[in-house]
Amino acid sequence: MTQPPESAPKWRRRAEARPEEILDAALSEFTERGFDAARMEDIARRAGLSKGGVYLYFEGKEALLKALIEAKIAPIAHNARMIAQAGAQDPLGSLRMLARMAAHRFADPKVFAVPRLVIGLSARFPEIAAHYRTQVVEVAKAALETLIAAAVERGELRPVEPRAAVRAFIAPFLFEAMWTHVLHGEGALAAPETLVEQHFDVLLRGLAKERSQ
Amino acid sequence: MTQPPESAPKWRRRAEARPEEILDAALSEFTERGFDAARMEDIARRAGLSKGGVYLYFEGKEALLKALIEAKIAPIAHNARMIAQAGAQDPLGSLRMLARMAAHRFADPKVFAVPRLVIGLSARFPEIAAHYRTQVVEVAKAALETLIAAAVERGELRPVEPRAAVRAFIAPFLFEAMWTHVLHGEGALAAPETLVEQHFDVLLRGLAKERSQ
DNA sequence: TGCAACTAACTGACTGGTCAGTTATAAATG
DNA sequence: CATTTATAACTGACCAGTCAGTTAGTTGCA
Repeated sequence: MTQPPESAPKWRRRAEARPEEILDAALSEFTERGFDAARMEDIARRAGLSKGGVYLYFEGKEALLKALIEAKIAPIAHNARMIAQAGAQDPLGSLRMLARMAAHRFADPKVFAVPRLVIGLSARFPEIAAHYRTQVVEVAKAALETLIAAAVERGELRPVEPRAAVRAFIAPFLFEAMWTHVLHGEGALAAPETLVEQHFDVLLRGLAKERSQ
Repeated sequence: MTQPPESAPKWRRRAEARPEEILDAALSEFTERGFDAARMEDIARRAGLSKGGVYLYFEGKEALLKALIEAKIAPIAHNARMIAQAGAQDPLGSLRMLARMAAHRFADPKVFAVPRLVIGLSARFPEIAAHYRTQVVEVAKAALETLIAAAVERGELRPVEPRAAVRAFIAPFLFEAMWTHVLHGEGALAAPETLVEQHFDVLLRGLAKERSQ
């Protein structure tokens, strides 16, 4: 009977903004529900369009996840690479900066959700795992290996196997993230910065040249 | 036309053996497919009975996972606690032994599959995550903290925050397992034992009293 | 500048299939 | 023959992906 007073359009064409919005919505739903339990309908509604609309921009659910890695996480790794390149003159300082960044990023549930999804899905979708590895992990790993090699070169660290050193460097951040986001462990003993400093303290002593500090 | 020559029974009562067999089958299916994609029908057939039969022993899919933690993983953590209790006289030696055990266990895909499932499902089933935490993580954590505290007490380590030390201790094993099982990283640089020794080398220097070793 | 013709963006009902869990029934067991 | 253990057929709900049709916005033309 009563018509809409002002001709309020049912929807608007927003072709440029859509992909980003859909990815944001997908990340939220995946974070809250996990990949399988997330419904395309909910992702669509959250992004402000209908289910069919999502398929105009993405092939399907799996493609959504792949795009998510590309758009939300890969840039972080690339950023780390930039810092490593710029910091060749002060490798230990750069490592400390990267450590702070890593702690900060991993603390964000939306960021940590992605590796978490990959961990759960790698058996079923090896392609996703491979994508994550090449686009994110290998990039970050290379950046760290560069810095560690530079530190060894300059005599600031004893000659360690870079791979082992990289593992020792990042593992605690992964672990802390698991503890917080997965197990909801009782409040981290210390603020994130303190964690970084504690970790660095142990690590540098372990890797330092004899009696260096 | 032809009847079974020997009256071969269609099935046998095997009430005692069933639960274990079902859990084995469930673990295999969960490992290969993940929790959601694993089908109850497949788990049942793999265990050698029909789908309905599984429901005589377990409430449902989620209960299967919970029982899996109890039966397959919790004993490992309890074993670690025993070792820690027995090794109070030689804390660093016990830690080294536990490190070897941890590396060995995490290398087994069937074992690592469980934390992996928990990681993926903790958002949807907080109860499962809590269960894993109390039955597995807290137990192992307490064991390690005991040993580290003992080592500090005896002056074999400098006075470190036990929590930070525990994190530094286990994190690399978790990381290595991710690298291997999730990302299929190119062959670990070294054999597992070498990994343990490398890790220990860095860690002990980092935690040692000044100029101890 | 007003309107017709057109296109890209979008909707929502529908389909085909899947699968967790239930139940009626039957076989083994003691 | 009563009870336990098991099966197989069934149900009901759910959901990814499709598609015929609709609408917002655009362009060409008078």
